[in-house]
Amino acid sequence: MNQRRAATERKANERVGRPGKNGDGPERHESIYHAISDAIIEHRLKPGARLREDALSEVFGVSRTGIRKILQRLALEQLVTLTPRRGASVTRPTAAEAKDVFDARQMIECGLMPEVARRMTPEAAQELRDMARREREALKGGEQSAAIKMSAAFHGRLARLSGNATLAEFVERLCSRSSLILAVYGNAGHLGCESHDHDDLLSFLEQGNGERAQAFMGRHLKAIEASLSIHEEEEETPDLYQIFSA
Amino acid sequence: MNQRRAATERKANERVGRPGKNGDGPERHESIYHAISDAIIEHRLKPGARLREDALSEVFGVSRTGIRKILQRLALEQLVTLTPRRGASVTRPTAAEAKDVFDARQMIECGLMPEVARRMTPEAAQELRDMARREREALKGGEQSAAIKMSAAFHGRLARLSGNATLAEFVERLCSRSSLILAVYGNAGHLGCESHDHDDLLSFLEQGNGERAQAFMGRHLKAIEASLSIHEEEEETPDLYQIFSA
DNA sequence: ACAAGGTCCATTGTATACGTATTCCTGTCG
DNA sequence: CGACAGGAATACGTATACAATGGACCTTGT
Repeated sequence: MNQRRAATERKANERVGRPGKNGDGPERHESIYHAISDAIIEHRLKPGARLREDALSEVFGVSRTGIRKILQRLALEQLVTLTPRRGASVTRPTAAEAKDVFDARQMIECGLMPEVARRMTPEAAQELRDMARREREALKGGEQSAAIKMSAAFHGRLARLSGNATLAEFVERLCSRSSLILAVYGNAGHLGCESHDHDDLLSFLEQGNGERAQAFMGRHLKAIEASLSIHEEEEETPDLYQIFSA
Repeated sequence: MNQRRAATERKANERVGRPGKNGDGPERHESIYHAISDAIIEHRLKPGARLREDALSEVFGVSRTGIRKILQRLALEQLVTLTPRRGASVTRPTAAEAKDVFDARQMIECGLMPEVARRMTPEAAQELRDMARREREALKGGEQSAAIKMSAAFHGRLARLSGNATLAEFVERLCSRSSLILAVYGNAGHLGCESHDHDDLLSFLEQGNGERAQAFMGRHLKAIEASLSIHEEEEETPDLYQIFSA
């Protein structure tokens, strides 16, 4: 209950987002969308967190109409769950969904590797190396949020290189959902991708070795999935236990 | 211009959809969504057709607010295109998009076959046989609309059998987009799936022969793609030519 | 003291109204 | 006779207001 009280009292006139920068144009919605989705992907908004329309409209300085549009978009990407008369909340993926997502990534990302290896260019490789480096640095600096986002961006960028926009878009959505899954089932210790996995993968791709890249991506994803502790949480009173143990 | 005039004058008080049946509840939106998406998939609404919010709100008897929500949902599924200040229109897939969609289907639907063969049950097989039969009957009866919808439903149902809801949903969306692609690039003569392909595929799956099913699905999709006449249409005045030739 | 019921409030769902941009038509000028 | 410009109408984008439903808190009875 303290959470709700705190959220209510913080009715602040301080609007986030770039106050004077973004014109009131339609780009505003884009920026708000990214602000919310980034917050979810970076675990600043945890699964189960409620997203009240009034609060969001006050925070971002736009009317509920615009917020609703953004919320529906996020819902179709399955980052938030829209319960009929209860409002929006950050999606809490089930164990079955987690398995589905990783199976899908296994099939698609691995299947994409040969084509990516074929289309890899020095410029793209350089960009990916930069992303991998920034991810490592974030991880080393203890910034889990940034590391998770960079990892998802890396996988998404890689998929885009295949030239298939449809599949790339799907991979990006799967990566976003993976971030949510990590938030729920991930162990705090070692999260997500191993430090040098992405660099190793890049080496194979730069060599044009699609086969090895495909196999390596398969192991990479399996490793991530194996690092999760998938246990279906009980439905009845798990919150009470958590509260008392905390 | 005749089209526009006709559409304008038909301002009719006759509301479509079930007038007294569907309660004004939230189910109404579901039925409207399906009415529009079915119309698109069945080619009753052709690519490029404009979907004015006012007209739709009058036709279905709900306010523009609800229509906008539905339109945005259709836009995220890429069945309609939302141009910033121009409104909504049925998406006209480009040649590149068509290739992407069929490449994606190739990868995913083929990859799903082994698991589908493993999970195939007599009941599911029976249901799929019924769907294939109804598709054949529709095709024989000259009802292209129904045949196209049934074909998409068949592929979607098949994907659902894999047990992976995420991939199944994606396949369903790809099938919807395929219907659009057929509308633009398909030859009127022989459209979509060959008559007995689906039955043959079912036989392999009932035998639990995932390998052959996978190979057959690959050929099946390749055959559909090959039957298309992919030619990038000119941008300037193709509509005029079509109007004058018609 | 605990449980059950009722009442009140908070939050979402929907509609309507207003503002703005774009497009089509018409009139005039070259 | 054609082309450009201006105006009017049309259609989208946004905000605000109202209605309905579900939850939470309080009260009361056992």
